[in-house]
Amino acid sequence: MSARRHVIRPATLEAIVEAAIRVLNANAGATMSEVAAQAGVGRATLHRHFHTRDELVSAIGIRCIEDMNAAVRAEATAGQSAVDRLRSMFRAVIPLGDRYSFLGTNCTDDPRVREGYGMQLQWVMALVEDLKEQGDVGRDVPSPWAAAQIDQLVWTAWNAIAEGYLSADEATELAVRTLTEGLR
Amino acid sequence: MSARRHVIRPATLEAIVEAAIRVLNANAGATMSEVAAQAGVGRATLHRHFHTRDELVSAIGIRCIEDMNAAVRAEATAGQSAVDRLRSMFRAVIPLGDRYSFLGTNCTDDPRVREGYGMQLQWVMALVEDLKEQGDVGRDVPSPWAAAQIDQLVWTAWNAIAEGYLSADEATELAVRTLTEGLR
DNA sequence: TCCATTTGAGACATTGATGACTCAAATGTG
DNA sequence: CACATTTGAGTCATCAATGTCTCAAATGGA
Repeated sequence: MSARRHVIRPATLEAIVEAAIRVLNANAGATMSEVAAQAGVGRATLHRHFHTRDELVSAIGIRCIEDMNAAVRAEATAGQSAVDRLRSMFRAVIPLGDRYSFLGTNCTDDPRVREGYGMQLQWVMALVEDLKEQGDVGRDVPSPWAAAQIDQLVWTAWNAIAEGYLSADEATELAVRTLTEGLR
Repeated sequence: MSARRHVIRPATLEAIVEAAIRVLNANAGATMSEVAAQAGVGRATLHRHFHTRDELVSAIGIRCIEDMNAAVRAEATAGQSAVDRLRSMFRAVIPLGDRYSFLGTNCTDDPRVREGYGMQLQWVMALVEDLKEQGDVGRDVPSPWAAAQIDQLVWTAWNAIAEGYLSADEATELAVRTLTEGLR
């Protein structure tokens, strides 16, 4: 029951994961064939390790959310100011922008993904409260608005880097600045 | 060739358009049956007026982008300050947030939609330049960043209204404030 | 080098959506 | 009311994607 007949090779798994993220971001309705082709892998191999399409999407989704949670947790250090923690979070999460957008368009209802997303949201909301505490965010700003703004900035920053008009450091700085001071 | 055998009834068309926007926003891969069911219309009626699924998606997309361009053009008055034009634009476009998100997830490659989207972008970029001129946006902020920020704020504001934690006026004001002054 | 195991290519049945069609019923206009 | 036209429900063939399977070839470790 538990012993899988085939053991996936690490290189194969990596190729599949990266291709799936890439292809499904470009087109949420992409077929298994497209994913396999982009991964440079036979379609049968895909089905050998991910029995159904749903299983593939869920597995990638879980991996994405875990990557993000791990990045946030690794970066979050106690004893920093709220703004510094915001900056650390941006620095850690922005490079995962492709994983982030994958989660937005795919597997919006998988329970494990939702759970991971809930943890992420909880973390961000706590950060927002601290930012309000420190006066970096106005008390009159609804917390969901602030959280949404942070989410959006991750995507915008990743995009700016992908399009090449900002470096990772510049994008991080501009994201912090945009949130706190606006574009003025 | 040009004379259609069946003339669509206005009520039927409206039901189809609204249902398609709703259903395809919830699930970009929704079937014709789902759209028909949500529209309270027979599946055959859908095919009678939109021969293929692509035709339906394109038609809705074109309508969405035209709605948005019309809203922007109707609201844009000469002799206003840049910030006032930004506010007018937000006020006009935020209620069309569902149309906006439809365009983001569907028909990303239809030529007519891309053309309309290009016009929209051009308008926003011109506004950004004016905002820089007036000192409402810093000269060191990349214009694509500012434009992306404006786009995102439309979506965030619409969402805030849809979720019920802000009124249309509050959301508009908060969007303007977020862009220019940030959340502080 | 040899061997165990994974992989790729292809064939195959199955499923579900699409799009074309028909005809009775509903609609609304004169 | 009567008539022209649209609509709904249903049937049908077609097609593309899915998921299963087999076997030869490639891979990588002992």
